[in-house]
Amino acid sequence: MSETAAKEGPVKEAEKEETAPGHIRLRNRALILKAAEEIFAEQGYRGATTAAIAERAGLPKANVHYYFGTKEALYRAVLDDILTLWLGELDRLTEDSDPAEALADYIRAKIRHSRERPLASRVYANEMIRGAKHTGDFLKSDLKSLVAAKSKVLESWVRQGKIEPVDPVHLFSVIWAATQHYADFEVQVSALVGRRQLAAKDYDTAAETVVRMVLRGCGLSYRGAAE
Amino acid sequence: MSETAAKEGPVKEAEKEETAPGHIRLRNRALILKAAEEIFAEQGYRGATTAAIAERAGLPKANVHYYFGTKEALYRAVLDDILTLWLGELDRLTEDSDPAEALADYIRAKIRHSRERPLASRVYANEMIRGAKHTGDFLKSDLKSLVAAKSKVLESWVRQGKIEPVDPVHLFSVIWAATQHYADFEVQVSALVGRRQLAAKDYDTAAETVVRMVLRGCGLSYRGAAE
DNA sequence: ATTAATTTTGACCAGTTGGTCAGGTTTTGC
DNA sequence: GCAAAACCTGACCAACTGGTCAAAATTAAT
Repeated sequence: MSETAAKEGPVKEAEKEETAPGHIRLRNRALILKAAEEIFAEQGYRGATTAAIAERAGLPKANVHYYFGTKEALYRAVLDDILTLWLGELDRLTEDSDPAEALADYIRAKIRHSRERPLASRVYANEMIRGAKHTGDFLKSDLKSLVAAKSKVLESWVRQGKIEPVDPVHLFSVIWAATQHYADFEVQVSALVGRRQLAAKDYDTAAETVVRMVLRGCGLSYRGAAE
Repeated sequence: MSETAAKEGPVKEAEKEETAPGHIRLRNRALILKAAEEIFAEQGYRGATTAAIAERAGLPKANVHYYFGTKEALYRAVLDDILTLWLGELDRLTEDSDPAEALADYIRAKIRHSRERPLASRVYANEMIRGAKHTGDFLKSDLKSLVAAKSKVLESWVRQGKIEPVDPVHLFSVIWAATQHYADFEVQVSALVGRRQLAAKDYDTAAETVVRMVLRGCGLSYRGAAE
């Protein structure tokens, strides 16, 4: 009786996850992707070795090649993960949202992101610095059309008199640069604040500094000061 | 007669440069450093090979090792060059200068820098992303004390009522992030503006966008708008 | 239970890498 | 002009790299 009842109990889900066909593939791919993100972020594309990734994942090197074929394919998979994660962040920047609130929320989300997934940011930064050899198409299609769509939102805000005219591409550039800086240059910022690692309040101050500059840069007020 | 006269003529300087003892050392070191900056920027530390650097410099590989010993020593020499170049930029940020003018000048200088020496910026960015393994001491000593000194300037501006209170480290972070972005992420920005390379006016718009945000972020006016 | 499919892995390989070195050439100092 | 110092470089090497493979072990399907 208890056995048959257990079949429908809350254990079922976990059981399913661990015994469903293909669960090994899923688990190992995830292990390898996580290890690869770490090693690629720490060492760059060329500096990352498949042996190091395998060791970090706790698997033999041949296993890495079994799942991803080549180092380049694995790198692309890591980038794909990152880009998928990043593309959803701009959703709340819509025509009828309040500019100050929407921009501030976006900036704070990006800073939170730099804090929680700095490695992803570093892999992406490395890819850009080296000329976006693996993501050139993404930049020219997906990202460009997304920015074009969001530029329309900004232009509509300008038309409605909600914000001052501002070049959208450069506005996004400043926001991305300033927020991702806290992931990519974390070692520099923490040296300057005199800590080994950035603390929660550092990220908060960072977010508020960027929000303040961006909002005022768009002609919006921030904390009622000086306007 | 003409020979003796030539000794004192305007040719002398150039002659001196090309025949003075040690001129070969100087020329070849410069050739190698230039090539190394290019290759390190394009490929990262591990991706750069001494063979590629030698080929770019037009010298045999063994010659590179003759002048710099190891790849790491060469990398440090490249970083030293960059840091020396960068440290002088903050000179004009003094207590009695006009905040708006001084900050705007500094930002415009940094943008010009991103345009004229993007490779240096990329090598440095790469070094930070990978954890500043070769520049940790620089960050904790030279850079930190320079920022501390300039923080005092900002604080004095605040005391004089010239600017609003602002966290100096985060102010510099935003300025550096936003300006260096145009060197490090040039491939992304140019994809978004729809050009293969950034044009002069792109850098101008970038500079003005950053100046506008930073000045207003400090409670200063910019172009008389919205204040 | 048996077969088929998937997964695991040590051993191996060809190409590349940073670095060395001996013997040569050129430049410098006198 | 000549010895010493500086410079040059082809040939070489041990270590490492991404990738392969075949045989074994495990898991899935019937």
